[in-house]
Amino acid sequence: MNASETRWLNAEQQRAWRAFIIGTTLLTDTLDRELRQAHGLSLAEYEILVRLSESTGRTLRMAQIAEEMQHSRSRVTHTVSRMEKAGLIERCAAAADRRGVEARMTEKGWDLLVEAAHTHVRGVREHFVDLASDEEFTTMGRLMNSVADHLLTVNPSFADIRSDAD
Amino acid sequence: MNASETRWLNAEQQRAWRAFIIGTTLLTDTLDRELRQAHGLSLAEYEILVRLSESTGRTLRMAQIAEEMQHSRSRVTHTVSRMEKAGLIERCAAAADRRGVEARMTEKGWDLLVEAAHTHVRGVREHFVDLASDEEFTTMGRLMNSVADHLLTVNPSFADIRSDAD
DNA sequence: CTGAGTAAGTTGAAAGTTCAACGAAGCGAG
DNA sequence: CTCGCTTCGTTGAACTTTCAACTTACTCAG
Repeated sequence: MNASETRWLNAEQQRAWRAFIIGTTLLTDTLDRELRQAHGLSLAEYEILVRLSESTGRTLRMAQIAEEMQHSRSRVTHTVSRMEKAGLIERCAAAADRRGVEARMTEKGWDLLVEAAHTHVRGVREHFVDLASDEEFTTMGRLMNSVADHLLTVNPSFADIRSDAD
Repeated sequence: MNASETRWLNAEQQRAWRAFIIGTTLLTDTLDRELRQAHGLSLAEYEILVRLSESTGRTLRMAQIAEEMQHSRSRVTHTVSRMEKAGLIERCAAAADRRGVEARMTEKGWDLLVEAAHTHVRGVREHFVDLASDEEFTTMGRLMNSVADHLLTVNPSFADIRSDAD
């Protein structure tokens, strides 16, 4: 709480930090809009489909979706409900745990993902990947990875699965 | 629309891209939460105060706020309304343009910003800046800057002020 | 076995954001 | 001047996210 100890950012760091905020805002808004316009799918919904598509049986527990996306469980409930209504996902009781619910991607969801993936990847390339050298992009990836790691470690409420817990 | 032309991301690029999304989500959520808990201020509100504090007369036109933050005008209207209700900002008619509205930071807003800045900067350092070398952080800043530049140039609807328009 | 504690998921209301429509004012060619 | 077009900012409804409360079921020490 001692105000005098705060280490302010220098001018260059400030510029970089603001570039990060604005760039991130612009990038996610753009990718979201492109996906909505072309396929009526939000970025969050798209990413849920991606995760389901990579899972055995194209099925995931609600809690796993929440954790992988770092969304609240409540948010996942609402989003999955909308996607279920749209026929992209089906809910069914989990085999092992009677409290559990599994979300399974439908054929319609799969077909939509197959189309939407083109739009998404092209956007990510055009608006992000192709603007950097491989090395720059890797550096950025490493940095954001350590940010994620740090925040999952530091914050008690995040992380459910920490492989490297002390 | 030709599906076969899509250049997919390789494994490393995919990892970097996902690290970016998760890291960004975690980072902004954390900074937002820290600010809310300590000062009852959202990250967006904080950034509006920062911009006002840097303007002559601690005043900005609504449209300028929207543009600098890349928020919709509607969003700025709503956010400023809430902040006005909280006594952090005052609205007054713009001098030059009778359509215009100027948002001015109140003394209370200033005082809150002075406190909140410590929390914010400490968070940005601890969760981001200090996790990277100066060089890495600069690289990230440059990359995100070119992303912002690209999107402002490419997208007709963004950019209002483009100094380097062709 | 049983009761305390915890985890999974849902719910509905509050808070925040987006969207489309609007009124008011400035701009500019004819 | 004046008609049409654009810009400024607001509005209210629709939509999304958050938040706190809640139900159900699993866990496990005693």
